[in-house]
Amino acid sequence: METSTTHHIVESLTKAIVEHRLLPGSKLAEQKLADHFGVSRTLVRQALFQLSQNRLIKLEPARGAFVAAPSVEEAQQVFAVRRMLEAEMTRAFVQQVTPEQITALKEHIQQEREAVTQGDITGRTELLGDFHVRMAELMHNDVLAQVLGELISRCALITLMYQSRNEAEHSTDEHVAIVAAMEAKNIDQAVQLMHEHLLHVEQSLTFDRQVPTHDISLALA
Amino acid sequence: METSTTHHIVESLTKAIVEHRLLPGSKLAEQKLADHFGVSRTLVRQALFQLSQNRLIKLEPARGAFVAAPSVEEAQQVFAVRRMLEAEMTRAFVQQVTPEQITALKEHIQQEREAVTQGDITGRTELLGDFHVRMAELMHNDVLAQVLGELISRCALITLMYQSRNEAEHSTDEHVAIVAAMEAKNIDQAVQLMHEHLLHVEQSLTFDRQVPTHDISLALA
DNA sequence: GTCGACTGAAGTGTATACAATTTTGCTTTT
DNA sequence: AAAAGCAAAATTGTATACACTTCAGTCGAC
Repeated sequence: METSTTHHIVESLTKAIVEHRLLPGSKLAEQKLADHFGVSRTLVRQALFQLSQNRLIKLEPARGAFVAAPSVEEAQQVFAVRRMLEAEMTRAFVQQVTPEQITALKEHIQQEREAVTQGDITGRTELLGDFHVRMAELMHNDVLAQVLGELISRCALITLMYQSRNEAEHSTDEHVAIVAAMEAKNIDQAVQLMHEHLLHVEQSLTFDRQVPTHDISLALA
Repeated sequence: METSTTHHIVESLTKAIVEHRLLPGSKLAEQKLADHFGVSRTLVRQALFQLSQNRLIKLEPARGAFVAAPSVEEAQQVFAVRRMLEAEMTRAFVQQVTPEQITALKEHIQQEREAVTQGDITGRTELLGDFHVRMAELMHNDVLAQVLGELISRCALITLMYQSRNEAEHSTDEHVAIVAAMEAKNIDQAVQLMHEHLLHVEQSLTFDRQVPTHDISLALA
């Protein structure tokens, strides 16, 4: 089971949603998508179902699929979970940290800086999130990496919506500080910094805008 | 979108897998399932896809669906994540605990005891897991409850496979101790007890059996 | 006797057809 | 003129049909 065509549709729609070419509330009509991708509704429906599991779209019975409009409240809950999880992850990470892992994280941060300075908004949001997933991967805990990845992508929409360039730069700086504390094996400081980091990110997205528009063909062109 | 028929198939198959009427490795042929439930392959495929997202089955391209055989290693990773998450959850819970919440948890434990004494293996496994989800719900953090629920159901298969009645009783006792510590607002003790509790549960499932059989019609009858 | 290629059966992957529901715009009524 | 009702169009939900891949068993070569 499971084709790569469906995967392609999922990727394409995900990108469009995350990059705000498809705005929250937009309707995703099956036939239109099928025409656009040159496939039957069958594959589109599979993709839509998958996207609904990722919380990127919402399926309403007999009414269709709509781009999700995650509430700020939900994002706050996600961040509450992340603080719980990542504080302890950081603790465990420091306890088993190797020089190679530190090097890997520093290289990652370098990538973040490049994306931020180049104004690559989508890229920087992805990389800023990946920093945290990277830690999990370096600990060789795939489940942790996956759970974290889901949490992060779950509010990627909101993060993208509300994160300014200044805030992105600030995040990278905080990543640097966290890695420094980890390198020094200062467990409590590293945990504390991670905790504050996540608080800062959350605090930067507490206001509410909303812009509805709907043009699938244009958005996916 | 989203029908209730599909949901019924998912529930039915989940129950069969979790109760070991369908053993790990068993093939789930689409047409056989479709015949059994009296629907077309379309709905069966939707259900199978959903089950694969829940990690209860594994989809192999062009080969079909098979009941998942989660490795002990994966279960250990899940428990590592749970320890991280639930230690902090317990801390946050105690800090905002109300008498009503304590009462609710005590009532839940009562249910656990009944299931254990009645030898209701499936029921007790579900209830023992729900205790932890219940805490998240009482904190009014739906995201936390859902993430935790996924983690628990993810290794429900393994837990069921390896948990003896003695261990189930022990778990309930530990739940009692945790609630007592929370009621006394002894944060550190509650966190410590939760941490040890999860370690104990994990330690009780470190061996490996495997029994392959395959009879869908019988298993679902 | 074992290994390998071939052939038919079985099963999955995708598209299409049909049924059921919702949406839309017009007509009718007050 | 606004609201309610109705019918046609559009859209989703489900079933079926067909193409393609995998699997099983047989036959033949070595």
